[in-house]
Amino acid sequence: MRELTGELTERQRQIVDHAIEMISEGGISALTMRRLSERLGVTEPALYRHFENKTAILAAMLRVLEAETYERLPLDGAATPSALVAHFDRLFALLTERPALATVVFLDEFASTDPDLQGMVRRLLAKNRDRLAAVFTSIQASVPPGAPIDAESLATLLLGGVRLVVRDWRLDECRWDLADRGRRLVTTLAETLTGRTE
Amino acid sequence: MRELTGELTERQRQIVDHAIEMISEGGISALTMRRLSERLGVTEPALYRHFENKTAILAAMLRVLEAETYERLPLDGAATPSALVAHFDRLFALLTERPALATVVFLDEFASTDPDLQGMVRRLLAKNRDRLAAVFTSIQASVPPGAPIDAESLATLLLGGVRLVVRDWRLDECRWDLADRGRRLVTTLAETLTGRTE
Amino acid sequence: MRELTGELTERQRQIVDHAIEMISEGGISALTMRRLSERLGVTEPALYRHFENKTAILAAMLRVLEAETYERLPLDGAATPSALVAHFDRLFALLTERPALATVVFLDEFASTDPDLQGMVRRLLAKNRDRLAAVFTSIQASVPPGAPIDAESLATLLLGGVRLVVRDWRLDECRWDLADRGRRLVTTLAETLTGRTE
Amino acid sequence: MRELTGELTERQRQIVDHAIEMISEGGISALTMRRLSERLGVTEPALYRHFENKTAILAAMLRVLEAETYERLPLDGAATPSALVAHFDRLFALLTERPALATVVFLDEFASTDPDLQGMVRRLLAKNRDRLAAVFTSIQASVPPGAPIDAESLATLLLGGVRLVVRDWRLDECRWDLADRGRRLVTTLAETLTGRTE
DNA sequence: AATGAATGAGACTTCATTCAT
DNA sequence: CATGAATGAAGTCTCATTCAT
Repeated sequence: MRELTGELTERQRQIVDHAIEMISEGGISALTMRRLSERLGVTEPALYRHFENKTAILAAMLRVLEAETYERLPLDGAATPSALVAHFDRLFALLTERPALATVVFLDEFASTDPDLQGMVRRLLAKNRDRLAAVFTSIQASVPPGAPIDAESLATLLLGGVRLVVRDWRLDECRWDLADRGRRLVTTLAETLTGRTE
Repeated sequence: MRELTGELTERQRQIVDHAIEMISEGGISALTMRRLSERLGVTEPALYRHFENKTAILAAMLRVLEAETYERLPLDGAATPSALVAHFDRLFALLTERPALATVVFLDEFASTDPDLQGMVRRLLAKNRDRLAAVFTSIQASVPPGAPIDAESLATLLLGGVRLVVRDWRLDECRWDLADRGRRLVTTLAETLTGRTE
Repeated sequence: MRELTGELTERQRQIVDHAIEMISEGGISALTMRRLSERLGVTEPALYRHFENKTAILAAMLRVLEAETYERLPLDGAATPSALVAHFDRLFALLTERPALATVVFLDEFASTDPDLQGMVRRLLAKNRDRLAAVFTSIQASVPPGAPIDAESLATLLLGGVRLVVRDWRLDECRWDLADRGRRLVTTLAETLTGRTE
Repeated sequence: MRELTGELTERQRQIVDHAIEMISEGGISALTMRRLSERLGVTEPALYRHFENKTAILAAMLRVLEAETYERLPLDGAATPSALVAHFDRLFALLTERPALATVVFLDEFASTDPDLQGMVRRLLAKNRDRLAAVFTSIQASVPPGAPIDAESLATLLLGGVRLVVRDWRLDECRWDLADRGRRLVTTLAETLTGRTE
């Protein structure tokens, strides 16, 4: 149970991966220790060899999702509208390729169950929004005049919009093109922004 | 059990109200038949005299929430940016006054359990977004020139943003002023829109 | 609740009739006070106006079934093989016409639930078998020589065979001709008997 | 839960044995998961470690009863009246020795609850009757003249008669000699048959 | 590293019945 | 004569977790 150090053993990683998939398929209520163990081809007590309890699995999952998604999708240099669009293009491409990762967009929805996780999730979500807000701030900084627009609100709008689009896409069982619909959303915000600040 | 006609008996209404509150306090998993009955001061079987099963309670709840919220907050005449802002001002005021209604903003989060409810929720959510999209369309129609902006995307951004703000407010136990933060969000979108189309 | 005198009120008779039908459709487990009341278009407590409890309904049912069936099908004069065949022809015709009455053939199967009914059912079944045994005795009496055959066993064989045939017919949802298959059964016994005693 | 392979674990076998006994004592309604678990000295959930659900227990029970009874009582060589009598002698002896097995004679009575079991039971009952009918056919084949008698009807009569006798014996709490009364029944049929075909 | 067996708590639901009105 | 509201007991089943091996 080397999990405490931040690194996961191979087996732990398998467990977390299956957990992500199960949640992505049937929501948080689909993740039970029984079904998880069945999926791994072991019995339930075996899971407790690798994680202290179910909460620990979810916590590890949060870390993995954050790393997977946000390290692969650094937001750092996206200081122009087009860079922003490109960034979300990469996100939608990633989700299309591996839909289970969409869970990362809805982390908050399953935090309510376990109070221990609530803090983790909230911090994570706040971090994401702040990062995005910082991008909006720097976008505006590079554009000369005009009254400054609330960067936090912009970030909230974009993040919220993305969530809704991804949710619909999943409710429709990923049958339509997320990349297309997603890009329309992001450019819509980017354009209104550009129009305003131009 | 006159619930079928669309009208609820007094007792049914009590049950639904308590259910809304319980969900708003602890999420969908906090709503169990046992706890609900305890809250009402009766035993579990008593609930089954008023509703066929738990799903029927949730279904009635959906209808009540929709009626309560959207009949009190008609979106019809909001064909100008300022009318739109005023509309959401009323929403935030309503939620501040009766936080349990915030559940209405997150209906989708608890639909996953029961397939029968999924359809209901999805139709409801789609309806809301379409209504809002129609408003954006007519706002733009009344403003002469400029390339048309995707009304659906605007609706998604706004709805998504509102969800995120309300969620944060609830996670922070309603300690800050929702009306203020919410208005900032809505005006941010309205302004960028105005700037663009001006 | 005049039921004690042996006579049923009109309402009591309605209740009993519906009970018979429900049992005939779904077995004893299909007869619940709730469903029975729904079928009658009243609420459950209303049933308790007419019968003391569920057992009383079943007891009344036993009496009705016995009267209905065995008064309509007197076994008295069936002292010849052909009269016996004719008697069972009438039984099969009756069941074909009103399948719900088939319950009478399986009275014992639901007696196990309520100890109060066990005695009733057993006496009733014994009576039927004894009547039939008497018939066999008189048939043999009218036929001159040969070692006497155990009339009780003959009655048991015939009654048991009839039960099995009727049961199969009902399991097959009354899709085939009970009268035909039933007559084959009865004549088979009658013939072997005739052959023996001839 | 190796039950799928047809073999039962030791614990599964214990569960099934207790289930048989409980049904034999109080009918199908006496078999509840709670009482079954109490009988085994464990809690209810423990049962679900060994069988998927209650139906699975009943299904296993059917298989065990069939194997127990019919493998110990092969009907194959009973092609003469006396062999037939001997066969049923062995059945009655078996039931006397282990009355709980009498349940096997009434399998159909508890199948009504679960549709999944209905098929199993019907097939099983049909098989038994067909086997017995085949015996009657071969008995008659070995006896020269006379119009052929309907073997299926004979099988039905015998099976039905046996059921009735065993039922009475159990209702009388096994107080009288089943072997004696049973043999009288079987020989009665065998004799009439012999008489006829002689 | 994993299993077999079990558990306490609790989920939803149904049953026959009662009581005040 | 009937209803509306409720109840205690019981039903099947699932959950996360533990313990000895």
